[in-house]
Amino acid sequence: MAKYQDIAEELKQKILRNEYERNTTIPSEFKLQEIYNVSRHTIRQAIAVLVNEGYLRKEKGSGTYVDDRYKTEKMMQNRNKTIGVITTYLSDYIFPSIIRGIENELRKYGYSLLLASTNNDHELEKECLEKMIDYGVDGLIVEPTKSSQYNPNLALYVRLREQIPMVMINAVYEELNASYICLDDVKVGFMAAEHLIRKGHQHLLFITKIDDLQGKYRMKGFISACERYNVHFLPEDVITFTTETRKTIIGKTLQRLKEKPELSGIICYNDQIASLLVDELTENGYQIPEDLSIMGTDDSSLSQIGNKKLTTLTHPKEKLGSDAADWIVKTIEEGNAQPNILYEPVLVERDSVKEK
Amino acid sequence: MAKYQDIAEELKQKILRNEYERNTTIPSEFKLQEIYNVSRHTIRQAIAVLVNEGYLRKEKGSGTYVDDRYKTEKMMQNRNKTIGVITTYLSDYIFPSIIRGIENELRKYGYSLLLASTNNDHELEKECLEKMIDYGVDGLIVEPTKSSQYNPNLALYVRLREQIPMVMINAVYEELNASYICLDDVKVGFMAAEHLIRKGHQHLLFITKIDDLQGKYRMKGFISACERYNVHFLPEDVITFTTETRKTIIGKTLQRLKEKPELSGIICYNDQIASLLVDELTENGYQIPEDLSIMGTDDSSLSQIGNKKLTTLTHPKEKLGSDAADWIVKTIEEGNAQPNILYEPVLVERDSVKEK
DNA sequence: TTCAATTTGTTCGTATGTATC
DNA sequence: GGATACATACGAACAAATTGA
Repeated sequence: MAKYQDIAEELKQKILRNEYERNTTIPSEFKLQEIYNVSRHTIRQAIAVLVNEGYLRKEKGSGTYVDDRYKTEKMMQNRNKTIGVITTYLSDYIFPSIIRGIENELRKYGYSLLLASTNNDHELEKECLEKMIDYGVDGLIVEPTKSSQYNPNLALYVRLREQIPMVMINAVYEELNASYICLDDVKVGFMAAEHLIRKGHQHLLFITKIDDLQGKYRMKGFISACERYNVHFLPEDVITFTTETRKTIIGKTLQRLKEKPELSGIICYNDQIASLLVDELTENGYQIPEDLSIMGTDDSSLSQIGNKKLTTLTHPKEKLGSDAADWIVKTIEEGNAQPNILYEPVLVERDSVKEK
Repeated sequence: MAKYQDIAEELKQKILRNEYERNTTIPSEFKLQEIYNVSRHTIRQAIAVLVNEGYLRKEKGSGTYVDDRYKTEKMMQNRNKTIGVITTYLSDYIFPSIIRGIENELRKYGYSLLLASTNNDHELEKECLEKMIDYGVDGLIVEPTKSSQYNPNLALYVRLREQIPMVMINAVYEELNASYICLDDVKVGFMAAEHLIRKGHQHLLFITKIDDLQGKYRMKGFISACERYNVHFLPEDVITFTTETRKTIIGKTLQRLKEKPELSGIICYNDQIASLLVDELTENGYQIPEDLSIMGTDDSSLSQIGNKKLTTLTHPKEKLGSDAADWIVKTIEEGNAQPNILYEPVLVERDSVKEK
């Protein structure tokens, strides 16, 4: 260790032990030179180190003062421990639960949560990602925006992933080969169809969202269940929608029900659609579940609130959030990626499905 | 300007103009000494400045290299434009809407949102506040935790307010004299009671939360309406609860209704309680609104979902969030505090109240 | 107001040690 | 091993700012 470093260390200790008070001068260069019995230059080097680290401040003609800039500089460095969370929506449906799960878990680890939402729009997604990069978050939890469509921000994602750990929730861009924590949506579709089929329903209507992968996978599961149980359906028996065309569902469904009266079971993309549909169908004279059996998915609070409690499939929600937080913190602190998680849905039988 | 500073400045310009490429050496100290015709010591001082600022990196025995650490250091300084948001809850009731309002508005201004929740617990509130201080957020939006009780964190709040702008939403600690953006809760209580009284109800039950100020103010409004319209009530006609004793409400209410059958109107602390109560009362054989008129408040989604659509009073929710975001950004950027906001509730008549 | 003492700022010179290529 | 380049250390002098008598 060099002399000037020894002296710097000793001075630093004295400052930290409050032997020199804040905003008071330390001995002059000349005195220190005598105290430590070295050249003035060596003293100046030692002082330069501490000025640099924010422990001292020099004033020409006056003296060298004890400073506490180092405290704020420490904080600057310590301002890590922040996880960025990007979701499509914030306040709707199951998202608040997921975010709560993340927040609760991050708090346990002493991490903070930087939040942004994309409103399911690629432009906003880009802004969010750039903000997160600028910010220097230590990890990212992302719910993909319009996951089934081509994503113009893939290059950004790749760049981000090289720099910090990232995990996707609810879905994962197929091109990206990223880590994920998701519900097994194929199984969701399969089990929903299977349940209705086992209850004797042979003519099913499937309503699904096609701008995200959840919808695509649930449809895949639906189709595979139909094949397995030899249930036939027409292309018209699958009603699709996107974020932008959500409002057209009710009309399409009512029309299809008129065209094909033997339809007795409807599988909805989620409880939100199911809940809406139950209300609208009831107003249009259908009895649920006597005339039509309806399945939601996600076991959201909506499924227990309405006039008819919905038969549905579970979504881990808060658990998914806390697992995602867990994943990201462990990956950061242990340095290697944790395993992916795929949750199995569980059937929740309530009042919207009836044996035929 | 000192020689070494001139030299440092000139070198810096050359680096910024890419005359020295990244990760290549600049001329050695000896050569620079000849170029600028100064002593080696002066050269060393100039170089020390740039090393410190992140433009250069020295490698013993090899040379002095052009570095770009300064870029990341610039970002560090630029890491402002973040607003901390502390609420009691994240995922429940009207909070998601408020947070969405904040997030949407902050995004427009290019600010980020750092989120934390207290679960209505003072210990966690303290942790949140300290995290925010450490973090160096530029402003704070706080929903008070247990606002009607003594708050052990007041000193922290005072310290914070001295450093950065802060605005409270939904309620404000009475001791703190802070800026606020709130619903006029006295008026909420008053209007709820007034509406039932005008509908002919003379015997009212009031259910309110007493660990936050919203509940206290709403009760104040209730009392003042009763006095104004000469409606009498007994102490037992006010049922109070706290975060911890929420579950006891139903039992207490059912008992009180038995004790005093002439009770015909119930005012609930909010839609959450009202919605729960409607369900429980229905199960216990009461007809809503034939036997009992029930008022919620906040006009939450719950008021439109259940079996009975609730008559309720508006809460600005998302508007409150965006106004809070607006307040904090303007206060930061214009330097002086914006005016407080107090929203007037508006009556929303639905199906849970009937003329007597 | 002035002036002298004190303190840091800047520059020059020199020598030796140590890591890299 | 030798040349090169940075690291550490000591000595000396003058400049510029501050402070207090």
